Amino acid sequence: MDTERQAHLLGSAPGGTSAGTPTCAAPRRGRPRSEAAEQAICAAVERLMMDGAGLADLTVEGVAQAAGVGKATIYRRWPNKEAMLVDVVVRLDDPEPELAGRCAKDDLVTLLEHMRRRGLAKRSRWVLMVVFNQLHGLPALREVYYERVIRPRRETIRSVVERGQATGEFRADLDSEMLAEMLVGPMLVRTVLWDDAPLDDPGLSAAMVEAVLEGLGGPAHVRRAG
Amino acid sequence: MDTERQAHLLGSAPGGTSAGTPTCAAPRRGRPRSEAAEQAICAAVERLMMDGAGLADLTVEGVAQAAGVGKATIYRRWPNKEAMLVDVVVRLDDPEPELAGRCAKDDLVTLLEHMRRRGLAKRSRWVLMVVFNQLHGLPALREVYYERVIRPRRETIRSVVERGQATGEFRADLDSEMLAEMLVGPMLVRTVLWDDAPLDDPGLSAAMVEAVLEGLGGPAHVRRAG
Amino acid sequence: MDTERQAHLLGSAPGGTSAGTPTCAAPRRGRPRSEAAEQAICAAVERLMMDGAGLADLTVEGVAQAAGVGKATIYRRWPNKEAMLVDVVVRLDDPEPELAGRCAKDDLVTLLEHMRRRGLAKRSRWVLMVVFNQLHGLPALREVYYERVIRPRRETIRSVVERGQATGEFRADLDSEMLAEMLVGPMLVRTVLWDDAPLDDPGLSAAMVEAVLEGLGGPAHVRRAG
Amino acid sequence: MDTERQAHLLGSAPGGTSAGTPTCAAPRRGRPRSEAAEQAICAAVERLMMDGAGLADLTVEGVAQAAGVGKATIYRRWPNKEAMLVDVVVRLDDPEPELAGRCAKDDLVTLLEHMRRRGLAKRSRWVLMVVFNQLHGLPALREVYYERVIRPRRETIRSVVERGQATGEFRADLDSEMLAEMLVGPMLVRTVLWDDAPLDDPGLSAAMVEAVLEGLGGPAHVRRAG
DNA sequence: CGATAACCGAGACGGTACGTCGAGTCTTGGC
DNA sequence: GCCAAGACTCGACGTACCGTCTCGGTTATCG
Repeated sequence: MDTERQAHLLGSAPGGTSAGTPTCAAPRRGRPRSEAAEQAICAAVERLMMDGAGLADLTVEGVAQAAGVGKATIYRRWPNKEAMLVDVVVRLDDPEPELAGRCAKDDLVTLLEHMRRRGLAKRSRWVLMVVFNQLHGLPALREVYYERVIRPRRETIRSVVERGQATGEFRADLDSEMLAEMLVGPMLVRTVLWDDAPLDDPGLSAAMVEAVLEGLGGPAHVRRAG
Repeated sequence: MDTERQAHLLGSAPGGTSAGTPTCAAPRRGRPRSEAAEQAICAAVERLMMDGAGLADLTVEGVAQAAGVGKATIYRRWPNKEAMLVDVVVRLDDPEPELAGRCAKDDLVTLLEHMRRRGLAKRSRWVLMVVFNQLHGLPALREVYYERVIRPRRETIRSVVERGQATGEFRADLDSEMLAEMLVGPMLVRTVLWDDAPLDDPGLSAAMVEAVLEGLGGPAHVRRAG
Repeated sequence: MDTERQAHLLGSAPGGTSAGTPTCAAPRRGRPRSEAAEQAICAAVERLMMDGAGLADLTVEGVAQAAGVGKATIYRRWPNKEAMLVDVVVRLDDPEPELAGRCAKDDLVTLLEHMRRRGLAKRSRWVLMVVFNQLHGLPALREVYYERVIRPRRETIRSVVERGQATGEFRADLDSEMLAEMLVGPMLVRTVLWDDAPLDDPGLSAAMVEAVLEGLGGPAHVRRAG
Repeated sequence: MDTERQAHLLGSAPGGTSAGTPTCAAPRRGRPRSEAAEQAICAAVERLMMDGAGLADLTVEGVAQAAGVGKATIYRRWPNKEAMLVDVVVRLDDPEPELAGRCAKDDLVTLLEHMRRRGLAKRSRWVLMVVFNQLHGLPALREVYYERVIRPRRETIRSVVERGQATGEFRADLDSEMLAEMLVGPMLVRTVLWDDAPLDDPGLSAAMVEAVLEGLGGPAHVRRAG
């Protein structure tokens, strides 16, 4: 009766990403799942959340009603409310930007700037909120988000750093993990934790990159004045 | 019948912070509230959470049963489940450390080291988890935690910075807000978000302070080797 | 949590019928169950059924709503929909009549007449309908109804027969079981099975008693004409 | 697409009862309905019910699965679950016996004996159970069963009575309706209502006919001994 | 022989009700 | 007036069926 139900936990695209060879030879009998229903559910979740409803007000019954869909149609796709939320949230998240690649430092600024703008946009801000507010309660969300967002970002940063090292722009022993944390951490804190360290300043990203690379500094920095 | 109920939202000590004079002149007739019940509730919450239960599994009924207390006894103290959680969390949190004050940089390391050790201890790690995972859903928690933890820490950092500037240890234009964020942000990320950027390294705090002050650096840093 | 839940299956009166000694010495702590709620539920069931709704349309949710009661209040009293139905039905049933006792034959007529009138009254007709329509699906109903209705009636008939035998009105070897069946069976059939053998005839009961006692007869009955 | 669907409510044989000429001139293009599926459904219903399942446990989905048939195949034949049940029940019912016709009284005994044996056999007992337990809820069943079982039996009894009257075996004014009820009623009660008035006694039918014809009797019956 | 049409098993669809659980309130007897 | 116990209303949870609707595929008759 229940052929698959936790399919969406890792990698949401049905059919897989590997080319050519079909994942399942059995021709999947019966009426196929409605793509329309799936989109209606996602849209309903988004709409409900954008209408100011808190995360606790997000009801499976409410989503079903708002999407014009039966509850069973939701539970056929996800085993419970949390799994649905995880999957929808991940789908709603913005993709990472393409990096222009002029110089490594600019790429880091571009990346941070993307994060900053995500924090300003209502929808993606909500996505981040949900993610970081539910990580503890929903281990699955942590897993998925890490695989689909965090790890790619770290990879990106690492490649940028390597490029910068190759061109001599960065020191050869620059620790890309530490760099990633020191860039992403403060931006995340501003985005999801405190409203009073706002994201409005357009120069914020550049300032952060500058600070991380050059240091906020002790007196040794007087060399700058020289 | 129910004389007060949202007393605990700011400042949890009954009777207020001002010394001596009771807040209410009316002497509160009838049997006084049981201090034992209050502690039993806090202990029950702690015990339940330490036993691996997720935050979603924390129910008022469960707490009441675990504490050997009636549900009404809980609702007599807090207006709802969230308020109880906020209050208990704040009570369980560790106080900030006294700063030895040899040199400013060491004080920053001490402060970060305290955060790191909190992240390693099970109980305070859970407190941090709850706080940063529920900030969005519980505005009251944000308020209370900000007043009781975040603001004091920023103040502390600001005073350390000022001291460092006075002694010439730090540049005169060092932005203490930015410094706070760049120190606290990455440590928080390691603590509450991802398990794979661990806190085990005893030199972590010193390395972070060093990195923030001196920068992770571009090629200009070769001068260090000089 | 669930101290008692199948209490109503046999003997609906809480506290028992035995005199003096209390059934439970423990003083039953906590808020007692609302008698009003119980009656509201029964009334709601009756009202819903009288409004032409079929048995299949009788919903626990509907009953709860009609009674102004939470579903939990129903499920606190009965373990499921069927048990509730059984209990309510038995409560709604009319009690057996007092038998005047002039002569045994008249008592039998009185008894049958009571059945006939029950079949004509809307409410008790519905009770009978439910009972006889659900006996197969609800073994509990069979049990309860037998103990509370059928067996008492058989006892009554037996005592009437014995009285008639004592006065010489009946043969000494009259089989009271057989008599009960031959009186009750046809009346039940008219009541619950077929509409076209109606109960309107006021002389029906007397005719049935006469027929059962004297026989519908072969030619020997010409003595009647004499 | 759906040319006919309530065909089975009266007269289950497709094609109608009139001989030769097909009811519909249009020759029903396309693949004809599978006779095998139809039988599988009936068999599945019978099997499920014989396995001790209650009537409430009989679901369309369960029947479809047990029969190895799609749900649509069921709904193509009957408009809903109840219609299916009615039709299957009628098909499973045993036909009435041929009456030997020696003397009228023996015929009545034969008829009752057939009923008694049906009540003893598991399958036909279940059929009777369902019929008499669902008459209230399923008006269609009442209709069909009356036409196909009850009315013929009454006709049979009436003809037997008329024959008995013609031969002088019975009184001329014997009410055949009353007789039918007084014979059938008690036997039905024993069969479908109470287990404790069993059907095992092989002499039961004869005793019943005797009782109905001769009466259970008051003291006047002492004349029999004379 | 190919097109057409209705069939077939499988299973997803929108609904409705089930029985459970928890939130926050109310009501007992007893301290 | 507090306390433990537990009933109260309300509403969401996740499950099961109902009757309908596609899917891909099969099996008849018609043209």
